[in-house]
Amino acid sequence: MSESADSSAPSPAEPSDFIRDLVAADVAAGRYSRIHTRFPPEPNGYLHIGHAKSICLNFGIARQFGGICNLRMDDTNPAKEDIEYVDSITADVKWLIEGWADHCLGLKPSGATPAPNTVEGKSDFLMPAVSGSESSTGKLEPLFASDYFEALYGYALELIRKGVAYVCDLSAEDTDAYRGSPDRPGRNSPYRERSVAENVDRFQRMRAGEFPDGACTLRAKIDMASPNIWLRDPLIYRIRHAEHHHTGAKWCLYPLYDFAHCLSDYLEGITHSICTLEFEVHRPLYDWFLNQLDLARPRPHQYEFARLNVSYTVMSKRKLLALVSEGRVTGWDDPRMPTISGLRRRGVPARALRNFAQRLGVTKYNGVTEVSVLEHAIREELNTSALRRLAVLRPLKVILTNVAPGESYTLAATNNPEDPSAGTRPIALSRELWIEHDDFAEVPPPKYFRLKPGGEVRLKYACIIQCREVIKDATGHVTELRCTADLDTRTGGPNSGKKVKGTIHWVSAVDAVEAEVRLYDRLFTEAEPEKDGRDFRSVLNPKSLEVVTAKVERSLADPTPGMRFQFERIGYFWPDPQDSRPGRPVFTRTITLKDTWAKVAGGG
RNA sequence: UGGCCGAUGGUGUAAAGGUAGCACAGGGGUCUUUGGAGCCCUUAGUCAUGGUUCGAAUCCAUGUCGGCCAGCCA
Repeated sequence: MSESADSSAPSPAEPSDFIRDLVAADVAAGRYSRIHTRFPPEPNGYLHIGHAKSICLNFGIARQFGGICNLRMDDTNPAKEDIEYVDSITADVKWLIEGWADHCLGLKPSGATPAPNTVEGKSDFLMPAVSGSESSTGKLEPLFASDYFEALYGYALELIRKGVAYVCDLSAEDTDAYRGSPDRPGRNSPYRERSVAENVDRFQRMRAGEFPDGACTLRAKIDMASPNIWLRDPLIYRIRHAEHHHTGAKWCLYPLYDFAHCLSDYLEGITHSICTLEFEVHRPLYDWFLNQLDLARPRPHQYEFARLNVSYTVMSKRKLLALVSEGRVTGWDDPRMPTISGLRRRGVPARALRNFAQRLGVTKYNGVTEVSVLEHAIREELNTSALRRLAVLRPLKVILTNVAPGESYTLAATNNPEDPSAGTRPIALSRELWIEHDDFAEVPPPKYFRLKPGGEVRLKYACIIQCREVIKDATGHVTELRCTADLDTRTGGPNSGKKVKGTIHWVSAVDAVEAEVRLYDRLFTEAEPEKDGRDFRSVLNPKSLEVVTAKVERSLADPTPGMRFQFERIGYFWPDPQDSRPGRPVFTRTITLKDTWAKVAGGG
């Protein structure tokens, strides 16, 4: 709710890393008129926290150097992509950068495609982006690699005419066989020396739909003996008679990543094309295509950094899809998922994610970041802004025997000790109340500061009570406590300074409202779910979700959507954006409070 | 056994030939009407071996370990 409202808070200093250093050097050398990055997901799944790192890097650089970061759908494979993903990706990116880098978001007018033009006597195509700050009245949409198919087709023809690309009729199996292996050179395709005229003709017929799927491909003529497999005459186009989510039935041949990506970058005027480490071996190919073509404008360059891994979760789209499709979570936005939509649904503020990403650093070392770093960033953000409220998750009834039925005392509860301007709210203390079952121990362990038979404890914002009697049911289960209240120890009372070891939270029974509370925990029981090749399904945390019916204070009966709360001594919560209803609140736990007692007690 | 890339406390990262620092985690303390937060203190590190140098985490060599690459996926 208040995510952009707090943009006045000091933003941390711009981080420094080897990529930013390279960009800064390019700026200092005057190599580009404007820095232009891009975030190019394939719309075949939801974005996850690993993408968040990339988004923060790419938009962070655009922001820092006064440039733009294009949001581009890298949609060259019609078989895997879907409009559902285009929409979710767009929403996730906008949410993550809102109030921080919206002015750097590069989009384009709906339906726009690259315009042919001439630069310094050379024919060229350019797909200019419209940033959030360059406001336009028209409707904007992300950029799509599929909007460049016509331009890409032209570049492919140029390669053919140069004699560095050819149509190959080898089957998929034979293409594999001819490629060789990492330690064994490949062999030239028998179609490698076709004439330019024949290649042009065949490529045009490929486009015209004369060949079935797989009948032939367009390949770059590079070096079948290269130690880098990606330089062994890589495929440029394959035939796919398939409907594309963005171009419909217009095309039956589709470009492959290596060819499409570098040229998409070029068409958009990208200066720094930042991707993850697994593309490092593709960089010579990225450069090869751009260098073969007679390009009019400065060409982009690719840089690689290590993708993010986080402990106690999995990150690949394939595995996340499996969790969803196998029903192990409720959907892509299940609060236990490491997806951006899952984290959002859990109540994690975008700013916490950005701060997390910033602390990660950018290197070429593939490691695993401990989830505690993320958790810390979330608590840090929520601690300053969340309103404190009293809620009892596992209620135990307490009767204050010296308070008469109907008698009531109004007390002032602090809304946020980190922010005095948040003020106080009145809460009522009366004869019957609820406390946390865990806050009473009939046989207390050593150093137990909470309520025990005969013991004293302070009720937060109220007074000290003493346990006089323990009532149990037939099975010996504690069902009720009879206590006396020392009203002189109330805030402002004559004995308010009296010290007791423990302070517990509580809710007055007459004022309590019932609420469903969803207690989410980490999805896996192992820090590295896939360690030693084991199936991540075998280490799913069976207790990753527990639902309880809590007693919450009346002010929580109809929570404002988007509002963050700290249930004192428990954790951070917010009304579930899907399921919470006025008068029937449903709270989702974003994260627990750090609890040093739980650690001492061995988790409890 | 081919190529490319990497290696700094438990984890993630700084140090661009000159005092190995920061964050998270861990430990201790202080404060506290949240066993929260804050504040203070603290444990713990340059993969190995040579070389260059007055001086090496940094440069060079060799080795070790790890990641990536043989999709008509991206």
